[in-house]
Amino acid sequence: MKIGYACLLVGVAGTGFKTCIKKNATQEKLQNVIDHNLRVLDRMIDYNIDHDIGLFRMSSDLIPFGSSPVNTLKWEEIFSSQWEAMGKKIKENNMRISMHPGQYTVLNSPRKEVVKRAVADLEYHVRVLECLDSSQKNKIILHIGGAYGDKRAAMDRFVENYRRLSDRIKKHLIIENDDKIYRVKEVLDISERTGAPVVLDVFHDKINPDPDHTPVDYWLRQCQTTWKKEDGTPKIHYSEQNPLKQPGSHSETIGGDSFLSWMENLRGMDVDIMLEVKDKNLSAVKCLNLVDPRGKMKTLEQEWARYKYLVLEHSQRAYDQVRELLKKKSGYPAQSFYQIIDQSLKSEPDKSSAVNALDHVWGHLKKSAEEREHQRYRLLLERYRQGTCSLNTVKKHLWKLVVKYQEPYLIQSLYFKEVMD
DNA sequence: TGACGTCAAGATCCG
DNA sequence: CGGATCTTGACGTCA
Repeated sequence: MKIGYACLLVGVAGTGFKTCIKKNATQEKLQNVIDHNLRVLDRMIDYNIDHDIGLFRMSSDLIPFGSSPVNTLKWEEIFSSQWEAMGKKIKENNMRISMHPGQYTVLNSPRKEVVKRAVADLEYHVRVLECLDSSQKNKIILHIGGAYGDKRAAMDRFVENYRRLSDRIKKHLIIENDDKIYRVKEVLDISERTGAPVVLDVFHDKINPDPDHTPVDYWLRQCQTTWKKEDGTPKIHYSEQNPLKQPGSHSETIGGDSFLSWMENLRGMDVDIMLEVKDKNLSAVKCLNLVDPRGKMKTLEQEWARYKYLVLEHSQRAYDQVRELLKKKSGYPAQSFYQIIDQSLKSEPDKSSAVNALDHVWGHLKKSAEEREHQRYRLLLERYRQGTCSLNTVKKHLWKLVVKYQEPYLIQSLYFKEVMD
């Protein structure tokens, strides 16, 4: 079983993608952006290796206008050595990669031009996979598309257009149930007619269930049969509802308890799990740690080093509780560990605990800081106290000092995740 | 015509 | 002038 995340890293400095708008998309600009994005991709791969993350979805934004005539660069060739080096890392570390064109890539549209662009977009995605690792286990995930007032006809059109795709694309293409239109049952029907494996999105199935509310473990088994040996371990998508947003919106983080309790549905079945969640890699590491049968206290200590000031900002009590928990040198209390952290992060920080955390962080920096940096900190802190500047403004100032003085403990701290880019 | 979702670029405002 | 904040882009479907 592998657990992975989608597209970007949270809390790791300097890993943001670049893009450009169409009117500025000169070949030179595009080449610079791609060069930057490939460097970022390489850092993501390294992060995955460091954290034993074996499943990874790459952003479609990797190559700007990758499926548009705007971009005529031969980026496979121009960046061949970078592709090759990254591909080597991916294969050597048994990392499974994927891509997921968004809601605007519609293969079953009645409009010819839309279908044509969808095929071009699939072509782009397969080119990226082929640059890195063309194993059939690496997948491109696609939704079925619209219904257009006649779902049967729309499904037929999907099947028909699927059959016209190149073998290069078919080798990687898998299909997914969505939250509004196509339910698992219908996607399985299309799978039977096309041979495309089905990735079960368990959250979409909750939001957009079968009329007779068939239990999820039935669909798990049905979807599993659509995967051939060459396709690798069956994949599922797992996410949770954001309680503050519209039904269907993904949560900030994966709840440790809900995840573990959902995992009981698998009852030993081997699947790879892609998490769709705002905090990306952070939830992937969390879920991996929660299910690790050989988990070590040392891992939690490393996690704590990154979370501690963020937790302190929200709650001194939670901070003390985790410290207490980590004092015990035996056992592996991962579930309690994340319970305390996640609970504390749910509430908005109050001003006094936020100031307390700022002062703790400042403690790492004040020896290196110059006099005017001291002054600036005192000024911003006072403004924040009086409500005339935001917490993030103060944190941004501290983050600049962290980078300037390369403070090793703080540079990896999630305390700065909102202000580091 | 706006909502949906996604993220940064681009534009504009502010001190 | 630099930093903070608001708006736009790029895509297709559906109410």
